[in-house]
Amino acid sequence: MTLRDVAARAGVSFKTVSNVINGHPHVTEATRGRVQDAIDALGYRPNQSARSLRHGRSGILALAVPELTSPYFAALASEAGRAAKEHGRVLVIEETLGDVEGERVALVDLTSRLVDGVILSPLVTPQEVVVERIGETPLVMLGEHRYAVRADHVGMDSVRAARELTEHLLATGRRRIAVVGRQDGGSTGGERWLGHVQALLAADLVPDSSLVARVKAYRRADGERAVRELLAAGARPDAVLCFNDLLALGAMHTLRQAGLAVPGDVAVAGFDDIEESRYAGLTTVAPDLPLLAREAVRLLVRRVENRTVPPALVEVPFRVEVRSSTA
Amino acid sequence: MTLRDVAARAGVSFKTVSNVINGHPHVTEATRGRVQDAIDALGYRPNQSARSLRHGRSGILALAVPELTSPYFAALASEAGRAAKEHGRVLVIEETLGDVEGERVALVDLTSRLVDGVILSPLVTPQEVVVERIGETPLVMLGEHRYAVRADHVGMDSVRAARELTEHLLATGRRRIAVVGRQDGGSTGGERWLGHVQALLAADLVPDSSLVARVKAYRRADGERAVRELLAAGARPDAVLCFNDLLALGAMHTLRQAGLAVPGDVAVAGFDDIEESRYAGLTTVAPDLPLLAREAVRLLVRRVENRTVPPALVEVPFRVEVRSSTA
DNA sequence: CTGAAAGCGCTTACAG
DNA sequence: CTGAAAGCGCTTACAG
Repeated sequence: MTLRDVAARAGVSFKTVSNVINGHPHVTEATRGRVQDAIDALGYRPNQSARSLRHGRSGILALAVPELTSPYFAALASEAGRAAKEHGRVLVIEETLGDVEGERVALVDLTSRLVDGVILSPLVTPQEVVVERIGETPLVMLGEHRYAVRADHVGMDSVRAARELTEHLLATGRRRIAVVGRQDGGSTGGERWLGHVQALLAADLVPDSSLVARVKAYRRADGERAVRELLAAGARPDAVLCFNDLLALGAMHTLRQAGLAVPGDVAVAGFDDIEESRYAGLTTVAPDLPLLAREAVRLLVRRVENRTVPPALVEVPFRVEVRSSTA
Repeated sequence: MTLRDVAARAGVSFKTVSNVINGHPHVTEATRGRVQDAIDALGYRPNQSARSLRHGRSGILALAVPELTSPYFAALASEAGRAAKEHGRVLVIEETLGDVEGERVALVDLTSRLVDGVILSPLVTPQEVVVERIGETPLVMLGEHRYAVRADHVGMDSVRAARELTEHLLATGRRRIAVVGRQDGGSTGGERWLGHVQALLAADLVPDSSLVARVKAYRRADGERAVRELLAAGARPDAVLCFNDLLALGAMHTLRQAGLAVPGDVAVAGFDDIEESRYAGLTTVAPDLPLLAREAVRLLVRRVENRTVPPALVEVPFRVEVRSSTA
């Protein structure tokens, strides 16, 4: 079932069929109609591999996220898939597992020939790798991890978000704010920590290192463990600021098991505004996720079309959603 | 950067390079080494579109699920992506939104030329559409919706699972078991309902239609609404059996808001064993999801390789995870 | 064990 | 406005 079959049936040259399919001008209405009828009758679909070979592009984009089982990234993938479809592209979702090797695979192997470009939500990718790939392949970076590279980037102002969230906690009278989510190595959380400290200092407070819990990953279990360890170490926070919602949900779980009331004894807040947070009454920073996804896809499509256009930095708005966990 | 460039650098014909890349025999070690050095030096990657055009296959598989924001389907997609990678394939995830058009797109458009085959988790696809596509394109069906078609299928025994879950509720002394999750149209939940009724009848009980809530979709909000309506209608269940975990989590939310203790006043149970359920202490049916995903991919790869092999029906084991919501 | 030819299905110039 | 040619990069027979 090829162009030639359709052409034979419609009684035209196969080039004319190609013109009809690609919506080129210079085809009479009558011819167009006849070709379209033949296409419909035969159920013809163009061979995408042949088109890709000819075009030098596959029409496939990739989104590389740490893990799809994180509700935030699942929602992001869903939105990005929709956006890709609107641009006539297909989206492949790649799980990096947040390790260097996974992110390298996404950046190097995947883009090598199958995919036209990659949207990467990096956790650990070192600067050099990004530098090496930029120029090699169209790339849009997501999130807080800012590289000293002129690359397309979409994210929210996490410093300001953390500052505003901390200000909210301070405004409700909290003074001993524990922080869950700093990490060794990865710079994730670096911006959120910075914003938090800015708010403390502005209120004439100083960070208390006995209230800071580091985590391995950003899952419920890490939030649970962090709070358990804080409490075991004798910390008595009146608020827990978590760097994402899963950490916060895990933290709430541990606090309640320890007999502490939320928000009576301890307020809890997070980042992301995943669906579960709405049900749990969790105060959180809500980025405009659909916009973030759409902008990332838009920038990537643009970059695929034109490798030389100057990189864009898009900042997506957010809101602090105040709910019962801090009210 | 093509085969020819590598060949030129290695001082062999480009056919020899092709042989090396594809691991064909009849290449001396010395030649292989020289070619490999050239490949590494140039950073050569084969053009996937050209390979696909030649092979008549893209190496891309699709997984079509109702929505990626459902934790169950996100986990499934994650596992299936891993499994596809183990087979040297790439997985495209398609959201059908659980409507006829979305599932048609997945079955017809996506498979038309880009993708070698589709794993479909259908909610509403009518029998005719499956019949039409089967034979046209490699297809593996997932879940409860059984079609009277000889198609590859992977699922758990939902009838038995619902029966066992109901038996558990009966064993803990519950007698007025509400059911949340029947649907108009879609046969989803049909098997679970059947298993539930079997267990009731075996215990000399009969289904009470005033305890059955229909839902539009399988999200938290639907579970909330269903229980709210049941309570408003004067129903006083001592258990709520929900056809998935999100419904159950929504149900628990409403029950607690209504001042009812779980499980003191009302037990709650679900299906899927999503991560949140472990934290919420929700009793649920836990299918072997990694196995389900791996088997689906395995069957699809097999089908792509051989269109005539007889269809396989794979049944995946499950466990009833008893937790505090029914204990 | 390696080389030259043909062709996968399409699109992009180029003629007419 | 439509047709004949060339070629995208690869692999698959087929020779040698």
